[in-house]
Amino acid sequence: MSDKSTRAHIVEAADQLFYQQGFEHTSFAHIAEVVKISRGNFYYHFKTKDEILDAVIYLRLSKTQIMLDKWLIEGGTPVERIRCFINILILNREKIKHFGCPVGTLTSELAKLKHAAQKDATKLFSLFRFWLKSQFQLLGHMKNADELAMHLLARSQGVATMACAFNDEKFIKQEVTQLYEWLDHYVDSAT
Amino acid sequence: MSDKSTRAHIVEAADQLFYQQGFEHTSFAHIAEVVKISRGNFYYHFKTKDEILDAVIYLRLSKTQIMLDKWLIEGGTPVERIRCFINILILNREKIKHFGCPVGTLTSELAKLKHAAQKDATKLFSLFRFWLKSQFQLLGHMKNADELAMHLLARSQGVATMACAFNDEKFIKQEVTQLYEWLDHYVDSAT
DNA sequence: GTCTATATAATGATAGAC
DNA sequence: GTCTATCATTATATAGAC
Repeated sequence: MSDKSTRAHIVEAADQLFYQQGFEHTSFAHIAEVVKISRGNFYYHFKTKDEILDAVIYLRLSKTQIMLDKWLIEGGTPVERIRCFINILILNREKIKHFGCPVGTLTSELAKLKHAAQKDATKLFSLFRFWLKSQFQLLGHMKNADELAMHLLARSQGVATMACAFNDEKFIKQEVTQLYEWLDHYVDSAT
Repeated sequence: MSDKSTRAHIVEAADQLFYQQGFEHTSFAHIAEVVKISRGNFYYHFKTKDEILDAVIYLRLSKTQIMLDKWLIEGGTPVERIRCFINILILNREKIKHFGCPVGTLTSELAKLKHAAQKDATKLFSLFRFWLKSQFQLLGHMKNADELAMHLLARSQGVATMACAFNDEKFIKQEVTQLYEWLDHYVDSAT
């Protein structure tokens, strides 16, 4: 197993565990168990736990950017593209029900820890924010595109939090329907 | 300092610290420092850390119930009462900006920890949920009162998460204005 | 690159003096 | 009811053999 491969395995295992158990609750021992390496071997690839966190955030940023690029092509119209965003609530409903939103929960945890990486974690939100903003601009909403983007992000965050708290999948579907309706109101109604 | 007083001090300090630092990140040493007692003295009042968490949740449930009872009296109409709920985003905006919503973040953390107390933490949401539901029923929305209550809870959760991520107080005010408008649409429009 | 063994610090928790 | 002293465990992190 080459250096790069082991490193990648560590980051991917950490990515999953940070999501499902939280950053602080996840120990080297736990990651090592998943990757099947010794704890000592860890420090060949990363000097500190914070470095793993940085790598995880970088991985998520990359994956998110790829997803957004894909939506840009696959979604024909801006509305269809924004629907792709809303639809991740449906696609990931099972995990959301158990662990909430990976972006929102990580950001909240790091905020409480006053962790230096919180700024980078927020960049995950920024990627969505500016992507959504540009889609709303394409819909003619030049003035309040950012406002609409933030609103939509907040709505999806709220859905994830409540769905997790009440373990309620039906609520996700209910709210997604409302979000689609909300979106339709913003088609060809530029101010 | 009597027994009851020290115990109450511990619970109140833990309440604040669990909110601002998270449950797991808060150690006995940290609580002890705030309350100014030794770590050993702790175990006279609580056998385990989980018992403190239970006490904190119970405290929050009590405080929430008192607040809801107060809103029931002070808010003249159901709409005014629901506005009281929305308005906590404004009243607590400074803390929300830094630490998010105390209910949402605790619930999310406990969900990831698979902590037994997650069920009790969700009861905090339930208090708001059923209180809001009954207000929407009074407004004539008999069929979808619970749906509206959950929607409003989700909206406020989303606002808190995003405001915390971007440290954005202005966004809170923006969204609160929209929530007031949303609420006005549901006055005398029962289905 | 990976391992074992170990250092060091902090945690939750206990025992017993006062 | 509060303290000091201490234990057991776990965590991050290091050193050095292979």
